[in-house]
Amino acid sequence: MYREFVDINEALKFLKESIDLKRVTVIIAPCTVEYYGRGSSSLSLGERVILIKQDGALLIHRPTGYQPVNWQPATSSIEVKSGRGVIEITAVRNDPREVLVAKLSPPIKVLSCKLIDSAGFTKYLDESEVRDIILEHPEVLEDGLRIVEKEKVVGGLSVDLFGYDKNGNPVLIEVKRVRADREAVLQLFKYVEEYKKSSGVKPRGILVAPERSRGALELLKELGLEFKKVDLRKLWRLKAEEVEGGSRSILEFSRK
Amino acid sequence: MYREFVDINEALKFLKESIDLKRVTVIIAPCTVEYYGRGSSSLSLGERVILIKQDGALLIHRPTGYQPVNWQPATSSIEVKSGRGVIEITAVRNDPREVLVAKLSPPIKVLSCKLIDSAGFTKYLDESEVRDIILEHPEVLEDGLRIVEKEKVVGGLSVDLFGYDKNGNPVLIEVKRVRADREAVLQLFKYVEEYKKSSGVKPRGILVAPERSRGALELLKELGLEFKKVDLRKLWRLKAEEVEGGSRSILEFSRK
DNA sequence: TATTATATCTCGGGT
DNA sequence: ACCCGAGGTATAATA
Repeated sequence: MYREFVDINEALKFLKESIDLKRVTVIIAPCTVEYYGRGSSSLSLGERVILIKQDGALLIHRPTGYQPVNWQPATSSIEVKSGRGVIEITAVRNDPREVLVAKLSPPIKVLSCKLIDSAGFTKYLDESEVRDIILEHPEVLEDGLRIVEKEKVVGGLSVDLFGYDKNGNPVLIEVKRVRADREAVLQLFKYVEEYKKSSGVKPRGILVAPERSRGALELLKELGLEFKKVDLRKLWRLKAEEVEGGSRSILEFSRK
Repeated sequence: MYREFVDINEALKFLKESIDLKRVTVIIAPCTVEYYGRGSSSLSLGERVILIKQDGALLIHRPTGYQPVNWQPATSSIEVKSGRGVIEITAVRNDPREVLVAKLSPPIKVLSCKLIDSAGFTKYLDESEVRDIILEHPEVLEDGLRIVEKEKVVGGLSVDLFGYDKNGNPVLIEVKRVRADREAVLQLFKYVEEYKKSSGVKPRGILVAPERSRGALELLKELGLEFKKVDLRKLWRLKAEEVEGGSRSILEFSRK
């Protein structure tokens, strides 16, 4: 249902109903926005897209860019009122306490729909999938490597993969599916330290990723850690062979 | 301008025009979405909001939640075509190479507007602001602390604040405006290590934040680092006194 | 261009 | 409720 308003009170009535009935509400109107909570911001008058979702999530988008300029997550409660020639939308969230106030002026365009969407969303190639492929194919890292546990808890933290090399040394493995940077190295270092502390034995630490930054390389050296480059496409092909026709999408991707 | 389409070709014509003229285009329609690039995903049929912005940013939102289920940043080029009873929107981005294909079926609702928004956006209380207040008021951390540099470069990294304590020991300070976790401690640790390496002297490392996680506390102890809790409101009040009426918004916030 | 660090990050999973 | 880690993170600053 689409409506366009110049009259504030008519707009108010329609917006209230749309939000109360938990419809997806898309508004295009000139507005100002104030926010305070974890941070604080002020946005002066301009035309924006305001998207209010069925669970109360609210996003305010300027005409460009990926990110909303202001927003409130789904936990917030939304109130609409009118006064002084504007519509005031107040979205409040507790824990953390955050308040967002948008003041809309005419012309106010509103598109309001109940959306039906229970479809499945499948994501391939996330980190856990890469990890599981390595778990099944430790030979891609090195010969004789035996992986005995995934998400092994070491000092309250969980290491992606844990096992022993051909000489029986414990090995901690941190897997990244994107270029590994200093942060990734530090994460591995933390696991190695925890393991050393709790077992008394210094393990090998291997960072596994398709690439690494220059800084990561230096830090690896400094901290006595190792790096093993993996080709994600090859890993996916290994997996695709396993499922053998079970997942055409993965096969398709691996050809790209 | 709002239109609703059952006929594919009419919808195609309108959408093409809207996107070519670089209007903000809001579409509500049943659709499927395929994506591959850094990752890969598949979303089956359901009703969604598709937002195409004036710079080519594209977001596909399901009826709930803050995040878009699929998207393409502003760097992408967008093509629209029709066939087999659907409208196909293809958004391609290079570097990294990523492809998103959305297939829309009727009824297709489209709201198309050129938005004018050159307004200023002001953000208060970001990390750099907190850092600068501490720079001006080192006494909030400890007596006799002398801060001599901000964003000091140590081994290619830049430390938030650098100075000397009353005994002349070098001090590296990492500032967080949210609860500090293990990541923050590791970041500070990295600076301390770099400083030690390049100067041969072990500096004190102080993590400054309004709160810290339990894990952060443990890691601080292990790595021989310190923590100093700060009250953000007090800091802002210090700043507000300085500017003395210059920024009412900050004062307002500090009362909240 | 590559790297680093921030974000009102959000979100999910675990304890 | 807290904590941790992933994300197709995006985005800005910096070298």
